[in-house]
Amino acid sequence: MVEAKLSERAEIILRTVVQNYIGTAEPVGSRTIAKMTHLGLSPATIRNVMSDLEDTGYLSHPHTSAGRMPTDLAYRFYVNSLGEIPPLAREELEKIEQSFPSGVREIDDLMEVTSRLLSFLSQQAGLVSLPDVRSVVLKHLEFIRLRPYQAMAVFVSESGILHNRIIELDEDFTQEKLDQMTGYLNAEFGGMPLPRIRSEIVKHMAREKEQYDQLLMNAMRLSQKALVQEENVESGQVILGGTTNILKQPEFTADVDKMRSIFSAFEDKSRLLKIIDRVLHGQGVSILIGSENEIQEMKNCSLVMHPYTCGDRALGVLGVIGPTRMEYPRMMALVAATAQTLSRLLTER
Amino acid sequence: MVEAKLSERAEIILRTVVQNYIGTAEPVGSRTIAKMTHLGLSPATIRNVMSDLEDTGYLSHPHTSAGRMPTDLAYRFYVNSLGEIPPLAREELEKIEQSFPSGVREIDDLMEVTSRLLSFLSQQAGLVSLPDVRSVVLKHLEFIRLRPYQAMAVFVSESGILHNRIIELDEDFTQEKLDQMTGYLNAEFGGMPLPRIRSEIVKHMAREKEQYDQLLMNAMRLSQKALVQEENVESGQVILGGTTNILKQPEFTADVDKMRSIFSAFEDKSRLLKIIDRVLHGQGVSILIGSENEIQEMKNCSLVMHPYTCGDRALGVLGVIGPTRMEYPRMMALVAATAQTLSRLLTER
DNA sequence: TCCTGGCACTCTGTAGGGATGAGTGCTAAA
DNA sequence: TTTAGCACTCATCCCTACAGAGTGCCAGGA
Repeated sequence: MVEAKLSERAEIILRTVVQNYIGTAEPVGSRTIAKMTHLGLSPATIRNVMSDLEDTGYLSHPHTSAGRMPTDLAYRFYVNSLGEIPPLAREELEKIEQSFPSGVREIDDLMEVTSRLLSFLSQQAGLVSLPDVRSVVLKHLEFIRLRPYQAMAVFVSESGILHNRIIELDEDFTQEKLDQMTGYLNAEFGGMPLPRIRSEIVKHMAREKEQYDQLLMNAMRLSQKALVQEENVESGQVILGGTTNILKQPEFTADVDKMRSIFSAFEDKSRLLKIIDRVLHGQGVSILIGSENEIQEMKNCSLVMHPYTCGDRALGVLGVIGPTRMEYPRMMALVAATAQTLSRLLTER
Repeated sequence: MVEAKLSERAEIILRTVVQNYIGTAEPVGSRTIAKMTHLGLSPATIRNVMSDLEDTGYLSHPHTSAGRMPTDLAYRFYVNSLGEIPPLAREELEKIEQSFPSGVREIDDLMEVTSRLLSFLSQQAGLVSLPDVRSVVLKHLEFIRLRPYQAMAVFVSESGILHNRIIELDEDFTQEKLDQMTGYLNAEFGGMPLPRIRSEIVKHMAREKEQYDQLLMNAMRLSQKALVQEENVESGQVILGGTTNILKQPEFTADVDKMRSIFSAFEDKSRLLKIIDRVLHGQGVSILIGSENEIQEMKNCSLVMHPYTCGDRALGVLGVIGPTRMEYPRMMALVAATAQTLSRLLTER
């Protein structure tokens, strides 16, 4: 696997092999390449070049007399050598715009819509990670008494996302009492990011303990329940949509075992989350091709991902998962456009 | 296909074939049956009986020299002839008890948990239909102002289920104003089922129009937005969990086409809902075997379903979907136990 | 009349062999 | 350096042969 600079001719041929394989899912022969490239070369010459490409690790050979197929390295070369990505068709852009509901929405719904949108347009599996609660900035908090010793905490984040959580009360507060507390809490914590609030609460509680202001103490306890995240609960939050699209891919219908292993990888969200986390603070589209992701069961898959933001804060990641043999330019455009639209939506409001 | 009363011997043999096939997924031969039943009959005799059973439509023959496999009719006979269903193992019952969160919960979460529970314990696809909003009885309603011209309506139903919906306001009400309205609305409509509220609203609005009480008029408009269902939105509400369990069934891994057709059936929730609707007001476990359900793509599947209730009101249906070759007694016990636990939970609070 | 042993028959699944076709690898000549 | 040509390699398809599983049927026995 000698790492060598490819000649221009080799690059053209490699690109052609990749494009062809992406289209057909069949190994590509030298004759096909000779016909498709306009280099005016005979199949025999192409064969020599392809043989070199195989030596350098860009192509592989299922068996002697089959055509060549791209390796992960070849896809990587192909993706890196892509120049301008052609934009999506107008209808698709419109579809993206229209899919998002306007106004404040619950985060689950929004992410659900996004993953459905991605899987629909890509015809592959769509992937969305929920915003890390640590990155949420509190805008407004409210408690509603549901029944004795139980209330719902509703809070809206700066990005206009609605979160709600049901909390058990130590004491049976009236709605009035709850309103008093929210008044105080909003004044105190509005505009702060959640992790900061967390530490502020600790500080306040220590102080209040001395002064012993019962109301404030209670307010602190409540807000802790409402806003402070138990690490394990919302940390595994990835939404996958359209996983059945995987069933349509010829490479997987032919090989049920591959398919099953992919689905089993889908079931372990925490591993997916690890991959996503690394993309979160990246710029633009991130692509993981084949075994570039460390999930063994997904070594036949590529991920195309893009962070989405509120202002400058990266909230989460969205993307698609499909076979390594996917239409990268299209997927990149799609994922980027969706991330942009979602980010704009979250930023504007 | 002569419909005839089966002899006791034929029944025993038929049951044995069904049980065997459920266990192995392989056609069952006469020798196997001879060994398994303690009738003291030779394979040849068994063969004669099996041949009769084939004539009467209970067994089928993939080809001359294969064993017999049960038809849908045979499964139906088997299910009907089941006597006492053995209860679930203690750990499984405990698992069911523990899976449900206590206290008020959002309906989506509750149903999600239920479908996951069902699919986990059955190792098949779990199915839960959301309560028809028409059957919900209002206990408490609240509005929270989120930002200008936008509020969240939160209402708790008698079964302790939390619903919330974001509504756009025609006028920019203050929170105070909203509270006034909720006070009135709760007094007026608390304890009524939603369809009744719907018609009451219409009545009130007509009356208010004459008296022209602005506050009440506004309250009516708001509650209409909050409580009255747009037919199409929440009507397709079925949650499927663990559909990938289908991948594990040998009959489907062997036949990718069957598998794909089942998954495509899963994608069209409205057809599932039709089936479910018919079960909603039934008593106890309902079973649809193979083509007893009208979804062509699911003719290799059986559904075991059970309505769940709040008091006497049937709210929705839960169940499992698996291959016709499923362990009916176990699934029946599982589905019944889950429905009971959920119903109790919804009734008690 | 019912049961059973025996045997022929049928069908599947697997293995082997030959033909076909796609595609490569190599070589010698341009 | 390129290319034409040819030998070679596999995969695939089709056919045949064969073993194994299981039935269908018949004739004899209880």
